[in-house]
Amino acid sequence: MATIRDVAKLANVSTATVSRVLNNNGYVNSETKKRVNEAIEKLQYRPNDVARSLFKGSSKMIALFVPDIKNPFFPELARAVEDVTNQHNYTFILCNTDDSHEKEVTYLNALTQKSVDGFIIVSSTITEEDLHHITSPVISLDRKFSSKISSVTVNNRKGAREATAYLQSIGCKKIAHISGPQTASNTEERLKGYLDVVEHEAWFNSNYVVTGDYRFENSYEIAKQLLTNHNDIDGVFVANDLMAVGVLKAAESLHIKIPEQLSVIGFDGITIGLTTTPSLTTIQQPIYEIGSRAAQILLQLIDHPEQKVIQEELEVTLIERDSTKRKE
Amino acid sequence: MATIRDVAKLANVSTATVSRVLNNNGYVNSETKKRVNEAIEKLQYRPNDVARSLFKGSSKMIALFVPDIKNPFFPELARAVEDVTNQHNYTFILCNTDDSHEKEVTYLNALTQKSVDGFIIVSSTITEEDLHHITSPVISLDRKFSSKISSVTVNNRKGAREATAYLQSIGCKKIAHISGPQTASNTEERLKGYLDVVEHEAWFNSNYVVTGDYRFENSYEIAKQLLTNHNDIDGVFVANDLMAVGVLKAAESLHIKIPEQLSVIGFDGITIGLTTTPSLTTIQQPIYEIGSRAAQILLQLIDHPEQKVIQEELEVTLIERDSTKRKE
DNA sequence: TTGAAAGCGCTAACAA
DNA sequence: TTGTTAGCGCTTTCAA
Repeated sequence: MATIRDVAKLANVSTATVSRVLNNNGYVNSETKKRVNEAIEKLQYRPNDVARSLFKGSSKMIALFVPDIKNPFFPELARAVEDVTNQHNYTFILCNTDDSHEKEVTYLNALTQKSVDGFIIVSSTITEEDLHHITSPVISLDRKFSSKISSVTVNNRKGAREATAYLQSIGCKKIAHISGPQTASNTEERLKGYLDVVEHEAWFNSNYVVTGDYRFENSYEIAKQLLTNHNDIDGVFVANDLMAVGVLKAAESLHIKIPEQLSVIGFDGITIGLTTTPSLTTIQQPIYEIGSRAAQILLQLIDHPEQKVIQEELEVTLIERDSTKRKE
Repeated sequence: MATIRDVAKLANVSTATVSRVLNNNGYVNSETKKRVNEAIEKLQYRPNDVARSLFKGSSKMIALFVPDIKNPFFPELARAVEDVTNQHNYTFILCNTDDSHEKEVTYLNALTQKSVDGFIIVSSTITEEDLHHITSPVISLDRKFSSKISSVTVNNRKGAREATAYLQSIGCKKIAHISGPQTASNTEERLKGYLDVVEHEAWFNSNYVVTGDYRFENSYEIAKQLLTNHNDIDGVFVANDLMAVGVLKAAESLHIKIPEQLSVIGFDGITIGLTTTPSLTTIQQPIYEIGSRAAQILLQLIDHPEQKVIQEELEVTLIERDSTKRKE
């Protein structure tokens, strides 16, 4: 690999001059500039980013922490972040944390040592404390850690309320809820939204709420149990689409007809909801937009560290499909 | 951030000594070592990886190129690569190439400037030529660029043959094929495998083969057309699961019963095949293993650049589910 | 308009 | 067993 010195030598200038034309800053005679560019061309010279990073103390890299990229919610998010990141000549680092606090902290430290310029974090376990010694900007998704950390969120509670109210509006009388794992950030809000709507119904009791883990397999099992124990349930609001698909399959195995006997609504709006039979009614999050807004805000924070906290909340949308049906 | 000099000063030694205890190499008195470690502790010192990289000419980072992480085949692959990568204290960079040669080349160059230590590439457009000036090791997935580049693949042709023969074995008489896009590396092999089995059948003609783009939406459309035009088709081998799901939905919309009237088999073995109704029979690739083997081999190549090309081929497995059924 | 030189933080010869 | 020093490749002050 040619270095800046090779270029300087060939063009008969100092490295400072080469650096100036490279970065387009400072005065440089158009004649010499031409010579330098020719030398660059001839040597196929590409500046060494590591050396630049060392000098600047910044690496032009940003990292995204997600629990597990295999969960189909996250690829779209990751894609959005990478697209924006890329457009601004940053490099994109993906970290799967498995919701493990230890992994998160390890990554945070390892990447700080690499002068990573910023972090986009989907996490339920990270605290303000953990970020205290981190000097680069951080933005959280899905949840506000604190009023001091920037974030992009959706109104989970409102969405959950909408989902539950929708089930009521189409005539469901006994509505159950399969919630996310207690460790997950948004679980609580979605549960609250559900409770907002049904808590004071005469029929309601806590047996209508069961806790899942946001995955398909487990949801299939617990839904079978729930539906077997309570055959009066005619509507389920499920805290995410993946689990909602589990409910669909559970009902199928119990020969419960959807939507005739049971209406199911999910949350997220991931593609899988289009591929099931019946297709899945859901509360759609603007996933790509969440990711790209987060990335944009992060980059802005990197450029203007003096800027204060930015918190944005995006809207969710009810998408009616075939897993719910208005009763006659 | 404290530097090695701060530590040296506090421990009353030279930076060389600090470096020695940091890297556990060279002789250092256990007394001084203790002093140094105390200073490190007290200052919360963490070595600057960028400076290390500059010196070493290696960044302890590896990159994975995939067409699009939103395609559910790739998250599992990415996960595998990250897991292995991580275990060996490397950092994982994810690049979505959209099958664009330009993007690939841009990434290759940008990351080389960052001293990335190796590349794992899923691509149909990269050539040996493109890699000529890349000094770090490269391993390709899905396809062998050339006998000079290491690779981890599966036997696509054999798998396709198995899929098609399986349809025959359960009694299908007219078997169609929905192939991948011509640009994709493995399309051709899967098509060949299909042809190996049916090409010489009396009924066979090229109308039984249509070209998809590996995505769900498009497959849904072309399958509707195919099934409408040829109502004698009683089996379809689809080049990947995502498109196979499209076929399932297309059949549903045409009121064609699966598996009674039509058997469908996919390729890949991604999770979505478990969530459809009916669930999807498929040729399963060992996706995680492909990713982790690739990462392991790459790391080995990084450590031993003198090593020659390593090419591995893994086995695929037929998974019978509900979208195919033995005719009585 | 250009160059000399210091320095980003680290490692590894070489010397002591 | 430890320290001195050069240097990885770049940018930027400062001086000319």
